[in-house]
Amino acid sequence: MTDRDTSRTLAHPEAAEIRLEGVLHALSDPVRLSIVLDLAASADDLACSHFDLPVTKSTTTHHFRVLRESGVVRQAYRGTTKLNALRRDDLEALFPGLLDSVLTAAAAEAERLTST
Amino acid sequence: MTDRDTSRTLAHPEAAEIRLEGVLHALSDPVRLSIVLDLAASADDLACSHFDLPVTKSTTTHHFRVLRESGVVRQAYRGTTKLNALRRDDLEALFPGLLDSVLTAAAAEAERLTST
DNA sequence: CGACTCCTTCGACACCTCTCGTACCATGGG
DNA sequence: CCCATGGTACGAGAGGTGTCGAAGGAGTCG
Repeated sequence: MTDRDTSRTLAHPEAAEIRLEGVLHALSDPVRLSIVLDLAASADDLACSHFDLPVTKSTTTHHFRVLRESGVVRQAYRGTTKLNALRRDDLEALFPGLLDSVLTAAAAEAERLTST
Repeated sequence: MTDRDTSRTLAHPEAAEIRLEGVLHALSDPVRLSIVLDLAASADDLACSHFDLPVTKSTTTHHFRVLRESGVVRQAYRGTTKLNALRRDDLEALFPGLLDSVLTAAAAEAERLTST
């Protein structure tokens, strides 16, 4: 195929199906929060393999699925790797300011906990 | 006793002990989110018995404890009833804008789900 | 083709969570 | 002093969650 949907596609919730509780729950896990932080910091898509997480690959797959199914990230296969991107626009439209305040809060807490 | 700490006091986390993940988790349950919404709307303390929740009393106790232990609300006994208040100042200091955006998001979602 | 990389699936396990009912304690009013 | 009211404690059960390891599919590169 000459197109960039290099094969299997993944199920994502429509913007209208994204639930606040689901998003908050997705963000309430340290591993997932660190993924989201990383994703937010690097402005563009990141492969799963980019992340250095303290869990095994199968657990990583699990966390990315939670993020995808709650509507926080969008995933697409690109060859052998899977690219991840925050759904900033959808989240901003549904819950204005929420993502930013969570990101800011997470950064502030990280700094607070590693002392100065 | 002439004082208002009419006896048993409840354990609350210090502001410095409040964790973002804990707050997000506390807010990710529909029952607790509705409690927080109600609390935010009425600007001042509310007795547990004020809330009309779709769960039994013991479950209500459980949810209030989660909210208190995560640092979202402050509780104090007042005679036979227990008063609840949002810890707006502490949360605002730790995670600026977070509570407001969650409240706004919850209100928007409620309106979105009950159609127009 | 074969090997390698990347990710998924599956079963399993420990743990936590939400829920309930029943029994209970603490306060305040007759 | 006793009871009504408001909340708690405890045990239990159904279901979800985070974690792993082993096995396996999908692409890519030689």
